Amino acid sequence: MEVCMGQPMADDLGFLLSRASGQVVRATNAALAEHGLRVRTYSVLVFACEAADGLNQRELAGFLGLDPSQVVLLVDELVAAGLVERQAAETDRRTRLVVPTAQGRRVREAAGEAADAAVEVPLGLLGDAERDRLRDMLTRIWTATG
Amino acid sequence: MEVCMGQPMADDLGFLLSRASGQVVRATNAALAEHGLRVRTYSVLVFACEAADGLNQRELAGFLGLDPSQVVLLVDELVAAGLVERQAAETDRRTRLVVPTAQGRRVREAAGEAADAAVEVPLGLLGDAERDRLRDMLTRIWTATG
DNA sequence: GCGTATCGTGGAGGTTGTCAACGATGGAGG
DNA sequence: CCTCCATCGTTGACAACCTCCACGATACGC
Repeated sequence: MEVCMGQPMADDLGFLLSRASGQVVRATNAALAEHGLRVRTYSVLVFACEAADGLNQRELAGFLGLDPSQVVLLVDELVAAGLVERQAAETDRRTRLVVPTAQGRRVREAAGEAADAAVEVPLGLLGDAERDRLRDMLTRIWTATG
Repeated sequence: MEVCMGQPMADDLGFLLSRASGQVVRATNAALAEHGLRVRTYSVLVFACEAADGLNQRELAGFLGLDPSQVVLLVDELVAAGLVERQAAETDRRTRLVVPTAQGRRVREAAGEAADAAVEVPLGLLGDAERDRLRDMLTRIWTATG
């Protein structure tokens, strides 16, 4: 009959990707909770800390792969927590640059360590070389669609 | 000063994982829409098709990494679409086995091809050997927490 | 100047994640 | 046999998330 036999679900890369992602996100969220952050807000904070000359919310949305309207809420939350500020850009008054406060940088530091430690649980079985390869592949998946 | 310099966000495996996962899920959802499915319902359908002697909803939740209460709704949806049935298990009357209908198997077949094709876009830059390695790593991430 | 595009923002509607219950059934031990 | 406790499916509530559309403000090409 040879009916109904595609690849098993447990070999489907999309499925594996989202299941593993969920796993890591759960672990990271739990670790970030004590710092008042979630993965989303943490990501925004880190990107803001990295950009030397600031990032507007549209660029942020692009990097994160999110809708700009979500970034508004995330930045709102970080502003309320005193971790970032919205600064007026001189070149384009439509945009608001998201820049970290001094406290934001401190929290980012501590939260980063907690997140790294938490992620060691699900990623513990992967060696350094494997993690590099994984990073490379995931980055290429991202760039494939743009 | 050496302040605020953990690894850049773009190198964080958790971040890359969830971003790539979102990408693939979006592409797959778009492809499955014409078959009346989403990644979630599709995953349930495929697992049901694979299990020779049926799967109860608790096992399904375990494989999928979901809360059992979510599986109820997903199976409800598939039942309403006529793709699976809930069968009483003989050994344990608490459980309901989720088994595909004939139409469910047909739809699974067609939807599977559409999903595979859609996923080629984000995964296009990965060779076969790389996909095998990726599968292996993602599976180990899953089993690390169990 | 004038039309068009882009930025941040807000709102609507649907999906997902998490958690705590509840009735029904199974199973172990007295 | 009966009682206590675990497990199964199910429901409900609530927060988070995603997607899309629309608006005012600003920039830019013509």
